[in-house]
Amino acid sequence: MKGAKGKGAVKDKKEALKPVDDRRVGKRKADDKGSKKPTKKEKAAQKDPNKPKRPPSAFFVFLEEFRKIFKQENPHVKAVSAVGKAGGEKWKSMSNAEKAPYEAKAAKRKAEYEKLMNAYNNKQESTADDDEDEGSDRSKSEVNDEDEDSEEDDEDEDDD
DNA sequence: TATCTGATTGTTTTC
DNA sequence: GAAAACAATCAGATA
Repeated sequence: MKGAKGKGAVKDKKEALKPVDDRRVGKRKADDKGSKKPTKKEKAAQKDPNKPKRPPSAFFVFLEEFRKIFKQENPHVKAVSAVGKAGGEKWKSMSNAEKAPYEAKAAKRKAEYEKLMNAYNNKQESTADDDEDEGSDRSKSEVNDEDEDSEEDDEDEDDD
């Protein structure tokens, strides 16, 4: 009954633009064997392992905490799909003020990501220009910059 | 044994 | 500008 709920029913923007089922099904499922699209593995091989991962959105930041709570309340539920679904519903029920701290965290992660991407791009140019640059300590130092941003950031909760 | 799937939303990237 | 890809998570399914 996967098609019965969720996927198509929930989206606000994108699902209106395109079939959500196609997004998922057409994306990963089709890619695996029979399709011409590269598999995850192939993609992983193609992409640079040094490339910084995309920052989590506010929803994903929220989901990290929500998973812990969900596990405590539902220790027998192991399916990630259940967590995702429950998290999505809760996210939609939350007010902007409740989402604010997660969005703030996401913004920080995004800022870090941009710095990492800058360092990464610089290294790429360097490598392309001079492929035998094994030093590349520079990027490391930039990466270390993220250290200055403490993970325990004060979440200023704006109560409305 | 190793890899993929599912389910969610938001952001980034690509075309 | 629109569509696709990808970010985390992990038990279960499949080859």
